[in-house]
Amino acid sequence: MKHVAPSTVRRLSLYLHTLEACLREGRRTVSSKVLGDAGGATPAQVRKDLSFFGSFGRRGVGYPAAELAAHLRGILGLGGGFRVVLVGAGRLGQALAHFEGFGERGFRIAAVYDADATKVGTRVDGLVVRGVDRLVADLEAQPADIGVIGVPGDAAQAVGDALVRGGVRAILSFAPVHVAVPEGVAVKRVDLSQELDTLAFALRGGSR
Amino acid sequence: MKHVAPSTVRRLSLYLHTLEACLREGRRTVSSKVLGDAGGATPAQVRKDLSFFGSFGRRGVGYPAAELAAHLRGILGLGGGFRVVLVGAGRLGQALAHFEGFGERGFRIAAVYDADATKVGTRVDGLVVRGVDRLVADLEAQPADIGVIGVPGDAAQAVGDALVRGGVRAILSFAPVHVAVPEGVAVKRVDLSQELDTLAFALRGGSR
DNA sequence: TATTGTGAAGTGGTTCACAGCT
DNA sequence: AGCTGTGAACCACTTCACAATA
Repeated sequence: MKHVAPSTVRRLSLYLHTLEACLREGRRTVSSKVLGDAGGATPAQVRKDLSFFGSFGRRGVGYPAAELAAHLRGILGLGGGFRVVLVGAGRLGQALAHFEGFGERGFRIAAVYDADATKVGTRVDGLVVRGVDRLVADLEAQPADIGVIGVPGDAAQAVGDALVRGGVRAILSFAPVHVAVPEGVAVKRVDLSQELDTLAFALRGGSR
Repeated sequence: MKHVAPSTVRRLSLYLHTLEACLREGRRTVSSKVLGDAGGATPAQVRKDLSFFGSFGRRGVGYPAAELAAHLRGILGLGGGFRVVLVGAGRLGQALAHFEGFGERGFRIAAVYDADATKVGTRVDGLVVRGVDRLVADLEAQPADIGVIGVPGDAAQAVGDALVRGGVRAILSFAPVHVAVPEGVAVKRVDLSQELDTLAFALRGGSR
């Protein structure tokens, strides 16, 4: 497979959700225009993105919704039943533990960790919180695919290192710092600080 | 001012945080290399980004940390003392209410709203939760700059409409749907679903 | 020597426009 | 007629390379 642009992958995710919404409404076929409007993409962009992976539509008609959704799930690699470990059982961690998006994708939160001894042993969404010191050993005994970092910035790199040592290949980090990882490990950073800064800039009337 | 690329704005935010970290370490001057390494940008990129707004560095030396930080805060429009209203007092809303990033930028959470009658009247981070039905009237009485949407997807557009009617000019949405707004209103969407999809794709070995 | 500031070149993603099906 | 698939044109962001300066 050739190089897929990160922006294309993000849009595929959007298309998939739009398709699911269309299916719920009983729609059988969807055009590139409908698919694009729901997420701020042009029809041409939709067609280009999809054509990268094959020809899924029928000229003059549109895309078969259920079929395309299945294709997209396959392309994105959903349904892999990935195991997730969540580090950080604070307010953010608790909100994440209850996020339904994991289950919707067949991701399973396998364990929750925290450094705070007063949190260890408590339950978060049915899971007993374990001490971070056990993280690497646990992962070596039973590997996970995805690690979620929900700890303060000053602890984030150490947690990232532990996840990598434990063999995790994808990390979702909410810490407002850069987490360095070796080649082959993917890191997605969700940084509220940065979002607020860009909003402030938008309020100044700087850009779009 | 000319067109500023969105990616540039995001990086300015990174540079600012790196500068603040350097200042805490007692550093007086910072090079484009140091500034870039902390956030995954090249030195050339840092210089290009900054040169867009002026000449802040000294050749052979680097950038004066405190001075550049002040410039960046000005460029981003921080310190404007923006008023923020938070809609959604669930787990996500509570986590957001306690997020220190608002205060660090001089943003002030002015009020918290929820549709759930059992939540109305309870306190979140010292603020009494109010009913969403009051949102527009409250905003008309006392305007806010930023609205945060922390409600389920099916309620997001209605909340967005209310925020816009109330005169809010920037919205940070955590709902997994596209929120349509009129020209002149900025929306930043933080979509966990999308991030998870891109991580799944990364695990397949699809892209970087 | 170290490092900035910046025009110019390069790269990659987006938009266009139209041929090709249904 | 309607809508997809796609090469080509376009545009924007990134990287390069080097003159300028402390």
